Amino acid sequence: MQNYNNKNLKENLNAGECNTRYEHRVIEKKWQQRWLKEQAQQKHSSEVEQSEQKPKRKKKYILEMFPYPSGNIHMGHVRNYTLGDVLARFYRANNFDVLHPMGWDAFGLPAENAALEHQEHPKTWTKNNIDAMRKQLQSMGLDIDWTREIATCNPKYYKHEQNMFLDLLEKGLAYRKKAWVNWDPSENSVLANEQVIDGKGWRSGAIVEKRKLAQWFFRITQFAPQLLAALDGLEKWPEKVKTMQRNWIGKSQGCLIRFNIKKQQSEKVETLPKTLEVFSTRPDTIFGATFCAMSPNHPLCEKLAETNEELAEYVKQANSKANAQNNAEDKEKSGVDSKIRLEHPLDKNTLLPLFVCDYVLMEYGTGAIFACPAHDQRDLDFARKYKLDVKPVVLPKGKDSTTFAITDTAWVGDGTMIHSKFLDGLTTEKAITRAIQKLQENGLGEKKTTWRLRDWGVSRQRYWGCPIPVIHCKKCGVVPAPRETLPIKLPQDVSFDKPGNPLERAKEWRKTKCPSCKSEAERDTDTFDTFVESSWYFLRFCDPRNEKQAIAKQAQRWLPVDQYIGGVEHAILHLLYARFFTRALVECGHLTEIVEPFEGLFTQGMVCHATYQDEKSKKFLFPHQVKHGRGAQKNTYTDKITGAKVIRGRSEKMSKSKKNIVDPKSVITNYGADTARMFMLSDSPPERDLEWSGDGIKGAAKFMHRLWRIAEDINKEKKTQGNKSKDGIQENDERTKILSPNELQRATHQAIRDITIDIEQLRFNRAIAKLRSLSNDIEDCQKTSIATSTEVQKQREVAFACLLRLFNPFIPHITEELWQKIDGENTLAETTWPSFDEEKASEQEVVLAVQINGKMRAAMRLPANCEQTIAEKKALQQDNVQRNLGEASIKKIIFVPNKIVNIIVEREKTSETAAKAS
RNA sequence: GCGGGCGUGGCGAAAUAGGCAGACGCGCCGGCUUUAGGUGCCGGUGAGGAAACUCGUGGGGGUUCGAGUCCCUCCGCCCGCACCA
Repeated sequence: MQNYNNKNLKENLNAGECNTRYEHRVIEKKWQQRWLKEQAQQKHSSEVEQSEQKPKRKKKYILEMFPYPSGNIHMGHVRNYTLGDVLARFYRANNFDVLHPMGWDAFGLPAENAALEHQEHPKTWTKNNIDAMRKQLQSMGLDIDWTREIATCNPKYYKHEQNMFLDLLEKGLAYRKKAWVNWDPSENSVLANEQVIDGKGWRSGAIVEKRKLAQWFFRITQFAPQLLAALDGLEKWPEKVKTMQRNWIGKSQGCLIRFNIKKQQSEKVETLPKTLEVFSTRPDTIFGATFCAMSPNHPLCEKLAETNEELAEYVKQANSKANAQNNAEDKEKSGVDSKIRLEHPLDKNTLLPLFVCDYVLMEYGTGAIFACPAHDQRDLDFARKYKLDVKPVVLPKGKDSTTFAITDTAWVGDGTMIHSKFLDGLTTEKAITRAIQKLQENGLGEKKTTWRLRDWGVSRQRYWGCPIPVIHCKKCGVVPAPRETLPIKLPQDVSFDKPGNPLERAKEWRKTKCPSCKSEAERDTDTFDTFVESSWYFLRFCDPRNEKQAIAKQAQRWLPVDQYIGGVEHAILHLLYARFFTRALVECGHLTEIVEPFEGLFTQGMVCHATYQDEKSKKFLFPHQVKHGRGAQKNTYTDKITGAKVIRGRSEKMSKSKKNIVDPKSVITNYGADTARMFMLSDSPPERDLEWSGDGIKGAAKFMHRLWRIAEDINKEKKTQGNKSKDGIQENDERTKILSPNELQRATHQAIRDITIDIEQLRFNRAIAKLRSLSNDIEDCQKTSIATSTEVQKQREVAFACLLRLFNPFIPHITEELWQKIDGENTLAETTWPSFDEEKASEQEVVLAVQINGKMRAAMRLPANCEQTIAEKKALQQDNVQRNLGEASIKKIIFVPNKIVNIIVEREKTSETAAKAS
């Protein structure tokens, strides 16, 4: 579709006076090949050698989240990697040592699914995809150090991961336990808490079941306090992401209370524990407790269920229901009496019934609570349903204790304590302290902080992942694989014809000897969650070929990552895991002192596009299948082939399922990488969503041609300069705006100043706007009565050279080509970023606004930094000011240098007085 | 419900530190070039008004000589979390 347009452009250029035309295909290929060749020639030496050879310069580690090798890049990738590339090229031009690598998050389920579908081995599938995607990324002209490329499925990579795991094991940071886990019936695997969204698997969308399995866990909870506290120090992280992590870690302070279990009924309670622990953030409301509740998965409940059929039945029901409904608020609370009675810790005469309730979560606190219906909405809902007592103990301000009652809304706010014995009269805050104190005195409780964060379950029952390096021995139990046997490689010869884990069927591979007793033993058939690989890949880039260790000490000079760029969707998963893993690696001695892996984080917006649906069938159509009406038919859309009516839906994130995708390959082929990059960076601020548009890409393409034309003009001027005819300089066409060489020089220096700051702050849209502005200025700079054509030509040349240098990080191919065309020395990549001259950038003349009582009445030209008296005098001379002042008396004049003169008058000539006058 | 963000022309957006709102672009309109134009170039483009001028940054109020920007309040949209005791 876009070919049509391109052909026209070329024809036109051919027909015009231009000697050459802009052919992105030729140019981009030329430069990309050259860059790769140069890179290959600089043989990659180890970090140890490098650090000895190279003089120490400032470093920048620029990293974009590495892609999953699906086989094709999408627009999100294009945006992500373009953003990083601008920074990498910018800092290189500013004489930083820049690390800008790329790798592949190569393990994961899609490879296995593909294997199932196409009988292709995951390894082959992944490798082919990587090759295809590498080519696509290279066609974008990214300044990436391909000599450092890594793929996480490479045994040379995961060998270190297995080694790290053994360290974690030794340090007690990895452990195995039987636990309730999230089971995705579609993926036939366990999911981490973080991978369950609204009760469904994050990828499969299948409703997740609860199962109890033996699993490997990473003790991320050990670092909860540090992970939380250190967020405050991450100044270059978006507030949003920090908030999400804070919520996820979920610190809450309260107290632990032990309730004595009473042998109430005739149940066999001898084997039961003596006490039940509950957690509460509101111990002040302890006298409002009318019952207690525990989770169906609570150990005590499980114990009781062994002999209590009603309970057993309820537990079964609750677990199957647990994730069936995803909207928590709509869930009807239910429960069943456990028949256990608990003694109130501060009132021996009160016995509280213990219920098993589905609204109490085993994952949080102790899995049991005391319920205070008057002051907790959930408890109240439950109490009303089962006709339990509601006893208010907190009196809101301004209410009367004799009349205050709870109906269907619990009072969860502060107040004064009532009906609470020794707490009576205290404020909520003081009552909390006092209650904890009293419980502590009685040995029935203590202050306690709980965390929402759970340990990270890393076992996955899948083939295409990193094998967990442990051996199961019937005699010795779980034994770590000896380090010298690493890597434990995945077996090649496995079958994918059945669902389930192929490793379990790989009998030969499983068979091994116990390292400890040498008897027959079996390998663990689980593999790691792929988030384990992505938790340290950024470290490996620093020293990607080191076989002895994951990262040498010298290589750590690159750390931390200075600017990390990716989507917000990883705000908690990957970014939290990586923060944990880095700390764990410091603990295990792999890292010396780096605690925070990502100094700066930037979360880019999504790439969006309108959706198109066939009016009748409601089937989605790709944008390239849709014909847009023109003129009067402007807002009508039809199917290009069938002519059927199409409805245009709202703009949404590009996704395969809605078909609102534009393939980067076709854009790069038809318009070129520079045009695609230009469009990506132009209009929307990088953190905001970007609306893809065909017109937008055409606009960017148009600009490429314009740049080309300016270069041609400048070259022509240069050549004709000798014969003194003014042919080289275009005659004044009907341009309204004409710049003098002096003004162009000023604009150039201002551009250097402003654009440098914009790039540092990732305000690329602003930078591009200013670059376009400078291009306009170069075109508007013309011979005038006060400037000779030589002066104009010289200044245009200087300005254009500067424009190319400033533009290079954004559109690297065309700028290099034009640089060569105008005889620039070296290549742009080897040319240092320009510096600006404050003197030359500063305005000599400024326009001041003149206001009367804050209303703009005139504008006047004055020399920069002129004095107040001069400005005031001139302001008062302005015709329009005179007219508006009339006979009004001036009260005072406010003067802001180079900005404004505001004349404050008693009363401006009002319409009233004006009316009177007439 | 809790937490975070956003609201500026027809559209994407600019606007140091409170000082000429709308830079830069898309679209649209006009002109020139063109056999032709979904090409290129030149010009115009917030609204109202003949003009002077008035009105305009989600609504209302406030601080100030002066508010898109600061404060209060309300409304709307987007995102995240959500039975967290």
